Amino acid sequence: MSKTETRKDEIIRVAARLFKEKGYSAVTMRDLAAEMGIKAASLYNHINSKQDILDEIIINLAEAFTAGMKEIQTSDQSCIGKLKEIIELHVKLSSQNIYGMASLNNDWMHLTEKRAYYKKLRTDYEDDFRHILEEGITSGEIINEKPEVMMFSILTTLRSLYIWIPKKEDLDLKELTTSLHQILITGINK
Amino acid sequence: MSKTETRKDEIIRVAARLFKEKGYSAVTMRDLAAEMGIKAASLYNHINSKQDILDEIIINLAEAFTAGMKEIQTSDQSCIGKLKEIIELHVKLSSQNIYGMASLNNDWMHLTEKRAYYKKLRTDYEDDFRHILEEGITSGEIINEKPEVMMFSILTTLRSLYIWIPKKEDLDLKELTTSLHQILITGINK
DNA sequence: TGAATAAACTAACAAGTGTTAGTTTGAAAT
DNA sequence: ATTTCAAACTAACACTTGTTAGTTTATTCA
Repeated sequence: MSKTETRKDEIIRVAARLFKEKGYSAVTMRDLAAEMGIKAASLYNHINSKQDILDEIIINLAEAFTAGMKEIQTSDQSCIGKLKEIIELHVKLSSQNIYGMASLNNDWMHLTEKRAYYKKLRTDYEDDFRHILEEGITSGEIINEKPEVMMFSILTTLRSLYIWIPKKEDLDLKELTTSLHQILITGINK
Repeated sequence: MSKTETRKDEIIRVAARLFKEKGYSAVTMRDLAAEMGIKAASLYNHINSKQDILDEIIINLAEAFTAGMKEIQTSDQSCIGKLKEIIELHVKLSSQNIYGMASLNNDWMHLTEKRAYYKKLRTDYEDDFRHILEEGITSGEIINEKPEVMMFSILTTLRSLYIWIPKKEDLDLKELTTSLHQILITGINK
């Protein structure tokens, strides 16, 4: 299925790692080239611009989240069940794209032509998320607290997983998912 | 008490706002000067370097969090009570330093001489936080879940408040604190 | 009035920026 | 053996970067 990694893919993968460490603006094409073991000009045999690298990293990931949310929306799960699926989606995509998640969270403002599109994807995602919470309140599954604050709390935790996952060497993702479900939904007090 | 804002303070305040919008590396001294209505070279009558601006923003805030935590540690509250105080601390400092919080979260890696000191403050803060959770587990106040995951979940939410607070125009901070206490500690399910 | 001071200015610098043009290399395919 | 082609190279460009030096301006205080 998935083709072997092209040189372009490799450049984008290495770039994402550097972007996570220093941020998009602080990474120069010469930094990236050095990391690849080549000269800066050689990068342009494979990519069109520095901007294109960022676009590809962010848009690919944002669309993956959108696709995941669309699938969850059409599932026949309860509200709490859907929330659990959202947690699973974030754990999966974050653990598979540790470096890309940093750009998604911190460097989206450096998008240019693609920025409006990215923001629409993000807004739609949040609207879908909020809607699930509102249904849960109506059906009595979850507490009658402001959906906005609940969403903010859960979503910022999930969006920050990329910071935290790589620090835990002995990390079982299934176990992490269970813990997050417990903590984010059931709470921590006895 | 608090002196009237000096020109230096004003520069740092405006810089923090620009750093939040574009990140430290993407803000040039000419950007900052233009925002102040002066020329870039004139900034150097008041500050020593771009680096110094970042240092001041981040270290001041990090030390404020440390001071707050030290006070909470010595309070005679229960574990849950201390957690509530931590939430209050974050709501207070975040709402008072919306722009600075962005640098604290996203631009600390651009510290140079001060980076080690910053990281120590952050590590100590997290150790103190974790210790409170561990005591709560021992005393039976909170569930026996991994303290690391609980701390991560609560702390990333609190650290992201700066993103979210300015978006809500009709925001009562007391009300926000109550909501966060409910959601982060008691959970969202009925 | 004259001195002092804060805060702006112009001009310039050395280094670094993303990117382009044209060329060379080395291996695979004919 | 010759052609093809991906992928590297050198050299250079126009522009931007943080910062310094030296100077001017306007206000405050003796």
